[in-house]
Amino acid sequence: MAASDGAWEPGHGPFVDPGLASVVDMDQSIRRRAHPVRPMEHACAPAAAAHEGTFADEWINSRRRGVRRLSFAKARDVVISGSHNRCIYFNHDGWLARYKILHKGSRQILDFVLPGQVFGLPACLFPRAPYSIITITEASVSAIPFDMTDNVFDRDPALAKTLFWSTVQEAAILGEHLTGTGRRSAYERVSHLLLELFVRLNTSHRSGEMTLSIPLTQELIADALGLTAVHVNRTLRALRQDKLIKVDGRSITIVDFEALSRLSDFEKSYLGQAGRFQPRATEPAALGESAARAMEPWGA
Amino acid sequence: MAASDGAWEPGHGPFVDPGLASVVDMDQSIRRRAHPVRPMEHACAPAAAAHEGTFADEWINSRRRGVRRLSFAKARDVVISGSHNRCIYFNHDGWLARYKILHKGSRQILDFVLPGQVFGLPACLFPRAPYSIITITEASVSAIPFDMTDNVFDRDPALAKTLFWSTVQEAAILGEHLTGTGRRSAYERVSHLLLELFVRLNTSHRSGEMTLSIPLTQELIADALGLTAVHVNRTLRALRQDKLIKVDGRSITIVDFEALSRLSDFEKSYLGQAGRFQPRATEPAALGESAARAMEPWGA
DNA sequence: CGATTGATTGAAATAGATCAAGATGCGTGG
DNA sequence: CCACGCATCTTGATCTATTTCAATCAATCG
Repeated sequence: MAASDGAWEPGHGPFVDPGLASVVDMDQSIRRRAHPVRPMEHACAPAAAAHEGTFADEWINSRRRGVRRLSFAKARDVVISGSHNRCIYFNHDGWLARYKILHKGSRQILDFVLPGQVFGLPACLFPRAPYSIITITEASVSAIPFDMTDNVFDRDPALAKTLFWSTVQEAAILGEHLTGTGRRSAYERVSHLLLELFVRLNTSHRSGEMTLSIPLTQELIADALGLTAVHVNRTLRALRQDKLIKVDGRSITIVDFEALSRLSDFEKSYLGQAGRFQPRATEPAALGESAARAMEPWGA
Repeated sequence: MAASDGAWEPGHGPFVDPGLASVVDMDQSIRRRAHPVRPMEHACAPAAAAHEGTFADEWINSRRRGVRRLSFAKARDVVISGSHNRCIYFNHDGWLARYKILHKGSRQILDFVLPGQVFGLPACLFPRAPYSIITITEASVSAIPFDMTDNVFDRDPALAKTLFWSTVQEAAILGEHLTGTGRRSAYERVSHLLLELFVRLNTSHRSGEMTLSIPLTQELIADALGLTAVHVNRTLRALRQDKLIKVDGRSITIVDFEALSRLSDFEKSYLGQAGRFQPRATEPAALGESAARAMEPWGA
């Protein structure tokens, strides 16, 4: 499948929503370590992602409604804080981060966008996107035209429900991250993040196999937790020495899930599986089982 | 208008959603300074609140759909973390706080619920509410029965849009608070909070009248900002000495809005006014102007 | 009036930041 | 294939913003 099958021809530099009228807020696009801007790599869509057969079938892999498939290189801004978009995005296979930059240059990562997640909605709903979204790895995404004035709720209830649900999830996660930065120690924060990622990645729970492979640098972890990369480093060392985790390159093994959960007040229920949204007898397969499943990311 | 016009008779102690089946998580209900539990005060609804004539007309002041009006005393839990609810709430006139408690006993306030806001949705959508909600002042609220399996989206599109919108708003605010606790100094955080509350309260902008009257103790401010009450005190003093604010009891005057905005990276656009949701020619008054307006809290 | 809540200030302790310097590893161009 | 540049990780030595502990004072309330 060729990348960029839409009318829009990507150039280079930060991606700007096609048809975007408002001016990009340059003050907001300061990067601390700006990557050289090279022509966008049109990487082909990788092997089937975990979510195939769910949301993708219904909305993403079709050309209906002007959905376009795009590929982004690493460290590319897909949404820029302060701008306005006319598309929401579905992330097929990459990792992205929602983030803000303050005037001092410090960055706060609000959340990571994992494969199978929708993102970019606020950039459509607000006149100015409240945060930027950057790719952490290469990512292929689908851009879905979205116009709230267009009666999406009536025209496309399945999409509306998905967006609603993903926003509820996002709020829950942000709340948890907020209590982390507000009230947890560095040790607790790092523990909590690892557990969260472990659960969200749904890493096959077979036996004690608690290893996750994550594309995050210590700096990214630090920016997500409101810490310094140096301190994240020391904290990881402490966790290693305390025999709670093992680290091998970019892959981390959770040695003592129980202890980590306890010390960091980790309670996975905030990560979805909201038992109220399951397709039931009372709600026949009007929207197709696959779309319904997409409303419960990270499985039940 | 009599308080509690529904079938449910409130008793005392933390409010529990009628029909609630799941067990209340007692570990989560630890209060640091528990208020004595007295019989609930049925304060009559106070003078017309700011939002009258908007959302209230459509949904709240009617008995349709089993909406019940309830009054809560100060420092009462309306939603308890870990429990499950079957109602969402509309806050008529009080202040509330969404919060979490960690095992060490520290509390993080995620956000304040101001008059005119909806709250309690996640407690309906998730099997276990991700956070508690407590009244800061006396508050009269409307409880709106809510069941997601009930096709709310089709049956009640106006309510669905309102909930969707309020969730989007909440996420934006949480994101801003997260970057506060993560990357802003105490000085910046306090400044930012004051500006946010000022804008959200929509305190009549007439001339330089930038005074807001807020029912928050320094401890509440501290818990919202991830700080200590002691340090909030010192920070307020610094802001006073720097001639940025004036404090007189519980009322605070913003002396230099500009300076405060700059130093704290305050950019009010995250507080809504999403120009995409306005009723337009393309979207006739199908849902009534008043309900449409309720989707844009804090005005345009 | 006594009791409790909230504000205020001081002094000491500390978690985490900042600054600095290597070490390691990797991709790219020569 | 090597050498260079750059990103990332690592560790040490300070430094400091904020916490913690403690005490006092004012205001409110039953």
